[in-house]
Amino acid sequence: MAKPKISEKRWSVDLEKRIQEEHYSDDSLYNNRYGFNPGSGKEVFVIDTPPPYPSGTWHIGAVAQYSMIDVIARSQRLLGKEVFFPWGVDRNGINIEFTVEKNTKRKMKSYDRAEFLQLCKDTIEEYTVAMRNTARRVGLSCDFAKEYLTDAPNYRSVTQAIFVDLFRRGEIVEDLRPNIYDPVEGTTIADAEVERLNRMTKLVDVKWYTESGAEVIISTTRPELICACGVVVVHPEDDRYRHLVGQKIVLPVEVENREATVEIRTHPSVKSEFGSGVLMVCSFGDQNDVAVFRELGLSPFQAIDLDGCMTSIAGPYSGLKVNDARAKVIADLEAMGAILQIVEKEQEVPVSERGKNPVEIILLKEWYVRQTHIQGRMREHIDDIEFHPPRNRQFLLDWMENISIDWPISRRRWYHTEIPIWYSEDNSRVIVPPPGTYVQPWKDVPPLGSRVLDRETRDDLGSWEDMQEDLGVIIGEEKVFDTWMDSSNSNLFVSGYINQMDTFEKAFPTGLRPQGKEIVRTWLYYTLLKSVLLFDKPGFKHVWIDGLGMDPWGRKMSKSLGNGIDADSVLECGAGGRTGSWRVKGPEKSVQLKANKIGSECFRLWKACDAQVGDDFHINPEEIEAKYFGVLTKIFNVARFASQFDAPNDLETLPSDLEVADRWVLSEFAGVLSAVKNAWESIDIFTAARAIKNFGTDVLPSHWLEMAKTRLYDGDLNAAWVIHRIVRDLLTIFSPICPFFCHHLSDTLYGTSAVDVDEYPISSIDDDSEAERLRSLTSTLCEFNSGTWRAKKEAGLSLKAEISGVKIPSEITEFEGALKAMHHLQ
RNA sequence: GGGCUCGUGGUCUAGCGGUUAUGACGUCGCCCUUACAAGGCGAAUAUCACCAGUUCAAAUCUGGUCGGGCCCA
Repeated sequence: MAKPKISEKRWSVDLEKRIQEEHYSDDSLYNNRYGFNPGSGKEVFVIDTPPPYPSGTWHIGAVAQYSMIDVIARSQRLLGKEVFFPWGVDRNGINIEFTVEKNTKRKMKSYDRAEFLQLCKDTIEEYTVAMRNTARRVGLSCDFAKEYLTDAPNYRSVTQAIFVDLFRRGEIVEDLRPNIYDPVEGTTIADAEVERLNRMTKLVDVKWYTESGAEVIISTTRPELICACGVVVVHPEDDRYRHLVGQKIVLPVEVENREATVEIRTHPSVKSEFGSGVLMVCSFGDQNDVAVFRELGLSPFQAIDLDGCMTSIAGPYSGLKVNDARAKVIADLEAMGAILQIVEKEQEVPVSERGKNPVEIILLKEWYVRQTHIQGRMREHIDDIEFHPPRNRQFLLDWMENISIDWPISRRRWYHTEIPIWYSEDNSRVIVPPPGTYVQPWKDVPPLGSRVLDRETRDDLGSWEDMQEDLGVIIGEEKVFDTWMDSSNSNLFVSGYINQMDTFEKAFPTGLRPQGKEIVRTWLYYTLLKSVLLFDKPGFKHVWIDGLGMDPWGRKMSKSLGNGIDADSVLECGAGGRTGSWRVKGPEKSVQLKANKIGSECFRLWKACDAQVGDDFHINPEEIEAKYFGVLTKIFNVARFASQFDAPNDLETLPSDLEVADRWVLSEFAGVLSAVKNAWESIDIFTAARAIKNFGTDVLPSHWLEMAKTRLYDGDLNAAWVIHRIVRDLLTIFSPICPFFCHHLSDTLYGTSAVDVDEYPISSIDDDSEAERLRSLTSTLCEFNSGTWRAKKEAGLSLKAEISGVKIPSEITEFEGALKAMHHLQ
């Protein structure tokens, strides 16, 4: 073999790391390659990447997903688009507050607010750095120079401007409504943040007496809420209690500032077979209570305050924490002989997703985004969005079916975007900041340019500077936004809304929203809601919804199952000769998984080839290596083989006197080029990856290369032209999946990098009926080759031995010369 | 408890009314063959989760069951 231009014997993780380091070290080169330049004149394609939340570890499934978003970004660049692939980090929210509380063993509300915010910021910064490193290690081509942080003023000011805009339009309202409230964390939460846990609770059968003295047993798990009881109900068909309906019944505990009796009424929601079949309805024990109160037109009692303590109506129990009050009520009732029995029972308790604290429903004045009136219009716009895969549109539509109340967006937390509003002394007017400014009303006065609005009508009454005198002592809002209020304008932010309106004109609706299916109901839904409320447009052209990364047996990875696999360990597997080893708990026993070399290129290739978008995928490092590292080696070897023959200077002009074998392989490749182009255009990574893999590891090396080998060794310039033209273009179309691999080979061989190509390669031959005819011979050719190899093996001949009596099928007699040379046919 | 979704050899995957059910990896056997044992040839491995139904014909359509997953209550 002549000396190949590619000196490395094989592809390795160390080589990969070296190329990556070069790639990321030169900022200006990097920026030229991947920076977003909206003035380039190319079609703008903005990707609304999911800003990851830095929490210490980045889930390997999410990293795999993110690498596929990178494949999309790179493939769109290759198609000639001006791609903005932003790098954002989501840093708002309760998670980091919890982390700080845990680290310092102090509750948030015991801190000075400003001091606590600084602690959060410092803590999250450490995690953010680790995340950036993983992002580079997996080869992301984000515009890191334009990194955005959702807790930075430029991001938060967009959220605030949108709030003011929607408030002026009447799409954001404030209202006193029953709210799901986490008394431990001291904040309102949304439906979406509630989950159910099974816990043991005491089901208490309490004796109540009607005014006429009849005993009625009522079962309850919440005896402390008897003070908030508004009505006692039975099922309308329940004959046992028919005679009691309409009577008054006495509350079995002492109360204050309210009547001590309630009426017995009927309601169809009562389950007669549960307990005694009599239900006390409190404001508000659960969602059903809320519904009953509304339906029966009762006015609610506030039994629990913002600190999770009983209010004054609880009489002797006022001031006690809910749990303490419950224990005391039970003890007192027992002492009075008012308890028939107590049963320990497993019950589903609604808890907050983050804090796992039992939630309460209490009346609070909160901010809401109106959403029920706009569902129909949203559906129309959603029809215009292309979903990948199409079936995942259903996740969104199903969620929308369930929407019945407005979206509560205010929270009583700190490390979030502040609600940008101040109230006049008489509460009739509000002050809002001008768009583009970030404000913190809990500590600042309104900035210059703020406007004064009527709180009810939202009429603009004048400027804050002019009206200051009339407003009295103003009060800044202390509440903050739900984090989804921030996240749901990520597409507007990255598309340039407010900050670069000229770019925004070209970039909205945003080109692509890639995300996991688990946050369809939140991130995707709320984003689309805002697009419709603000612009009456669909938010995106494409939505790409991927499945989740599972353990090797298809189960969710979790700390408690002990089946997690760390992303960095897979990406670093093989570096410096170190192998990877993972101890993973399987369904029956622990399993030791081992791999020698993986790295980012192999990892990306695996995800691209192995998992259809939208399906959950199993992550097993052993398989990733076994199935895909060989593919890299094969293509590497093809390129290395080609590199021993000089590349012609002109790879554009097709030589006129090509042999039929050359025209055949160019025809095959023309088919690959167009199939892959179609796939990249329709954001179909899987099809593109498979087509490239099949051609690059099978058709090209095993069949054409063997036919052309003799000619290549003999210095045939046509064959050299064909192999180099194909290798160059193959590396180009493969570069979105394995960018560093393709960069290295193309740069070494041709002095230009595959990752810099911004024009999709065109076929060197006309893809016409002649090409189609040649392609139709492919399977006959491949079968003939396999058959000949088999015949030699069966005859005990070496492959280079001469063989006679092999008959070339009549369809491919035009390949006779090439086949004779390849197989040494006589 | 409800909704949605997925269920094809050990693993991944094609197919989407008529195929001897595709391909890849892995496994096993044989072969060092001048880019490549990271290769070549061959073999075994699938009642297409299960049960009913529609049809001349079902992996494919319908209903149900079970299992994984997501979401909700």
